[in-house]
Amino acid sequence: MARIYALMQGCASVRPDVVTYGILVNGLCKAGRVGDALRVLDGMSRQDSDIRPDVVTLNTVVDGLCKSGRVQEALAFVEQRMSSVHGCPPNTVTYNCLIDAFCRVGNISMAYELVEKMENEGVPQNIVTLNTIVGGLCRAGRTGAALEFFREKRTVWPEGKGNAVTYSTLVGALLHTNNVGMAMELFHEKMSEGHSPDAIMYFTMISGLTQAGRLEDACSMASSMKEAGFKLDTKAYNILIAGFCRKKRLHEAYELLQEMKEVGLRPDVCTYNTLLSGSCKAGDFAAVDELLGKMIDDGCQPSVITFGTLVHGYCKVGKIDEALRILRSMDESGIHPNNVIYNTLIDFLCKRGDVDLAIELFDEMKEKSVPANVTTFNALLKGLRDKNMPEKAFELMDQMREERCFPDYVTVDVLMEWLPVIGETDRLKRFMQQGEHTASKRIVSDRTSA
DNA sequence: TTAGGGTTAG
Repeated sequence: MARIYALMQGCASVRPDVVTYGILVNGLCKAGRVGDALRVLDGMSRQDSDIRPDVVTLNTVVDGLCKSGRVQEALAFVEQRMSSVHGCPPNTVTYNCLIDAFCRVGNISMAYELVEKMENEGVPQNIVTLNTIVGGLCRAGRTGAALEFFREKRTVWPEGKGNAVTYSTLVGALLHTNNVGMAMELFHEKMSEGHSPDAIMYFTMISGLTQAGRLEDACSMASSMKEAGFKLDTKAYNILIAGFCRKKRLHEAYELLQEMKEVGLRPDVCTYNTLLSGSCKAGDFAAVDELLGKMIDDGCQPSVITFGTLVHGYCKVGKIDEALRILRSMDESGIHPNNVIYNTLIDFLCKRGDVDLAIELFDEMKEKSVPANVTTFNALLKGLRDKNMPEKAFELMDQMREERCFPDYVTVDVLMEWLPVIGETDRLKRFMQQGEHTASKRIVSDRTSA
């Protein structure tokens, strides 16, 4: 970028103008180089500069500051520099950038304050202002407040009627909070006004309805989408396939696999992993083997999740030896097992009472630099409790402290019902009172006061 | 120059 700029400066017939600078500032901001963007702006603002930044250049910098997490600096820039230094008062876009940034850091009240400030200063709100607040409230889990805000502004603001963005944001949030009735109502409300849904709206509906367990509705939405001239993509099929697998409706899941192939879509590693997981959960290991064969024939490389799915599937039906065999086969495939896979094996081994082998795997994790996490320690501590092996447990508790692996409510549960019984209350207290373990101290005091 | 969405293992 700098090279192109230098080239232009050396060429008398190509003079950069404010748009050129705008592109440069935008490029720098989008590349995360807000500091450089601010320096370009300073250069433009010097006495000897013949090109002054306009409101678009300044908004670009405000948004750059906002998107790089420098929200307070952005606010200070708008309040202290835009009008007085650059002679450009903030406009609708300036405020929209700030409102979005405050929503994203969870400061909704500041976002509301800025909306009010726009009203007081006569800066008009537009559809983006509306959608930014609606989106911010939905992200904060305040879907009801988002709906209320929309209902209130749709008659008051000139651009408050809502567009495809408003509706898909609200519908998506409603479906995620399992408010299917209201989501459907909004969807049809928009339709009845003569607006046809766009692809994002359809995907939002398909995904949300599936998540809410409404597979029939999700499928009929997929049909409507196709009738409207849109195509389902691999992700959309994967969503539906996962939905049917969760409901243990494997037959329909496999039918969708067939359908996606017929329309010319190649199942990806995610499709296969989903179906493998579903078949494992259904205990159909013949289907698992067949699917693995198809996956390889298809040129689709198994991922660490594929192995994790198989390891879990075999553990779940008590075939831990087969699960261990899969772990060993990973070496040949060149895919490194991660802590999810080790945790699964350690957990099932402990549950089966095979703590020694679980500890061997735990040691292997260290050798292979696979980080243990609280789930690993919890599984081992449970196993050690069941075998009443406190000395090893104390060793692990020390390791947790050294590795700054904080206990969670499961750790607290296991240790609180074990250590006091064997007369180790002091050790439990010491473990919980480590400086870094503040969070667990809170859990303990909550529990003891209850 | 600012706003919306979706998939797989513990």
